Amino acid sequence: MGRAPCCDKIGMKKGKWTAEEDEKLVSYIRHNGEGSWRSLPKNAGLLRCGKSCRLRWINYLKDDLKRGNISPEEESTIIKLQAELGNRWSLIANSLPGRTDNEIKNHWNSHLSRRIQSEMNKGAPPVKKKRGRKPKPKPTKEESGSGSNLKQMESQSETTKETEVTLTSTSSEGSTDKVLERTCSGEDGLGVIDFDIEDFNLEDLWDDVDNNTNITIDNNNNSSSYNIENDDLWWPPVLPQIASANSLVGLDDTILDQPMSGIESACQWEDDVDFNQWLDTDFGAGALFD
DNA sequence: AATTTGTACAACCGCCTACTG
DNA sequence: ACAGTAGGCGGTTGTACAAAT
Repeated sequence: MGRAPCCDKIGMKKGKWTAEEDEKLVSYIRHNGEGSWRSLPKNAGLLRCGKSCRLRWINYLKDDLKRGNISPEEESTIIKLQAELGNRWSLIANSLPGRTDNEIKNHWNSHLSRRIQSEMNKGAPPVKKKRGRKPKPKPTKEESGSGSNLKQMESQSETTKETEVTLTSTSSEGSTDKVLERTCSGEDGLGVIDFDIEDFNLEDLWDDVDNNTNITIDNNNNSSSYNIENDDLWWPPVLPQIASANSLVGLDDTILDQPMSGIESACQWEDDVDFNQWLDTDFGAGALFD
């Protein structure tokens, strides 16, 4: 049996809360206390779903909420607890007074998970200049701390040296295609190779997969060769590396031998596998360093 | 100057659990 | 024991906004 809706949704308002609605909600809860969310909107004169009222109160209107940027100390707590507890945001929020599960979840999704991934990619900086919306300037004293790790990483990786990377594929018939050749800057040859996915012949590479393909990665004098059939565990992770964020991060064995948990099941390369579709899945670029 | 692109975050959705009658 | 309900949770979406093109 399906669950009854939490409230009658007909005529209910959705979207951003207005100052007037906030005022009504705050005023009602101050006089009557929290709870009875189902009946609250009607009693408070709000055309909102009870759940929506609850969320608005818990996440934004409650008195004891801490405003301002999440401090580096709070960030490390989040990172530590996320590693221990997984995405149990409300549990994590219990350890951060004044922070809500929603706030922590959002911060994790838009800042921390990305930063952690970047750190796992050997501290490689973003290839492209960051675009998009700037974090809201939140009026706190601790502002300077937030994001400082990333800045540090960026400046560290600027002290790099040049390296050459050549990626070739050789089919069983013996023909060799050079699919990528780039000079780039990188620390010990492990830096970011900046190129667009359109820049090399991915289709040729892809077509070769069924042909007992050899892939050679020539990273300066450190050349590595892989046979797709014999070493197909290597193959899946390298594709997202090539494609992700238009950059190729690292080419050493440490990177290539990242744990394959979760990816293995995606290694059954059928004829009808669509690379781009695969990239969009959890087993694609996003899961490379899981 | 206009458009595109990517980010941040508020809000919603659907599922689950606990509670109640 | 069961059904109905409320509250809570995590995942996802929508959109305003700013930087890049």
